[in-house]
Amino acid sequence: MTSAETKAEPRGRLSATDWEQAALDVLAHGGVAAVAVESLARTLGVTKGSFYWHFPTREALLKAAIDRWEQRDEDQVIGHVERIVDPRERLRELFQRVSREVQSHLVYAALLQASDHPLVQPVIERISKRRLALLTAAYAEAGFDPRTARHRARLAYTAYSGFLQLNQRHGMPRMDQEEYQAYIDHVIETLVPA
Amino acid sequence: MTSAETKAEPRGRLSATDWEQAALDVLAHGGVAAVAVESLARTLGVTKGSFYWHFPTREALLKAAIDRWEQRDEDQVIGHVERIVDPRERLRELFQRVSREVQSHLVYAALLQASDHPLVQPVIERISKRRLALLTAAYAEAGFDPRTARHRARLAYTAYSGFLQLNQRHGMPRMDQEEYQAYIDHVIETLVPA
DNA sequence: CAGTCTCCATACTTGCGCGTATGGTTACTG
DNA sequence: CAGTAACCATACGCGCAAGTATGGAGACTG
Repeated sequence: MTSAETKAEPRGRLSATDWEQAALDVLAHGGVAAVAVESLARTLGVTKGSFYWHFPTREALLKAAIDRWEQRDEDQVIGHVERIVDPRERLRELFQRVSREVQSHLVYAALLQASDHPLVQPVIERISKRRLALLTAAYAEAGFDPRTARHRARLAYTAYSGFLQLNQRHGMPRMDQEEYQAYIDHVIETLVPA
Repeated sequence: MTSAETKAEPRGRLSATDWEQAALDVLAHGGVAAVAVESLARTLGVTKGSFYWHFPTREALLKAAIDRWEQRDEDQVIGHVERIVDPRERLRELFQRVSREVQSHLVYAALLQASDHPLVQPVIERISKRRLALLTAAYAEAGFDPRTARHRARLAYTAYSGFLQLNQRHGMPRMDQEEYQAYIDHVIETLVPA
């Protein structure tokens, strides 16, 4: 009885989507390893027998869940941020969204931590390329020459993912809301000079 | 026969230190999960029977190996960098060392990825605190007010660990040596203004 | 209301990696 | 050169989570 033997909410019937949703939840808080079928079944109030009707294997669920997340991310984060023209605002928005929209970033952090898994490796690569391109374009628009834009984008992105890694899960003296905002402001000020 | 069933170099006898050394090697390249006793035994040219003479459990080996690494890190990286007074030079040295001294940083990256493991969690916390303090002190010496120094240090450190995470293992369009140097220079220029 | 399709439970089997038990071999000491 | 201690091999037990086999209960269709 370590932690999450809790819920067991018995909705009537389940669909594949329900499993994917539940998988994303535990993925966000427990990492890839925590996505286990028997455990998931318990939190959904059913048993393995149910799972293997909807999915052929655990990997299939993982892939489906991650694909769903990537799709939502493409729409919400990218689609929304991409419309902001000012790179300063764009970067601010990206970092601000780490505090709200926690779920999505938690999943990303979990995936980062399991980047050696053959299933998530290509996902991380795609996401990284995409976001890096987004940042690079932003800096280029802001007047940076291509080379500098690439470097600055990489710096911003590594700072972003390093931040996720060092905060969301463990250690690092916790920041309160005010300190967090001050930090974000500092990052913007440092990485997006006038 | 996935990958590393190779070596099997039969030195005469083995000591606990040999096992710790080998553990660090596979830890650096395969992560914490790759530190498996039977696998390690094969690469050392022996069997499990040998291992359990030197160590009571796998966790014990892991702890010993990580302790050894942390000790070496304390001496080499910190001890050496700490003597550099100019923070600009100190930061440059820290980032430069990511290319040389690969082993140590690879281990750190592997530990970062397994930061949920009860054995490495306190290690990461210690290391993070220590390095963050190092950077904070450097920025403070350089004339930053305490609050800004903390923020800048955090930014530099997250950029550092994010860089490790996104490069050393997987994805991210590989940088050649020249590009890498240019990037480092850009980071220094950006994070350590005159 | 008989048949079937969907969803789920129960009881297995299987693979993998840790740990144990026990005996063998080399090295070292008196 | 016995005898003991350090080091290692072989063979087993065991737990855990994935995957399988099979049958049962509710819903929907003719």
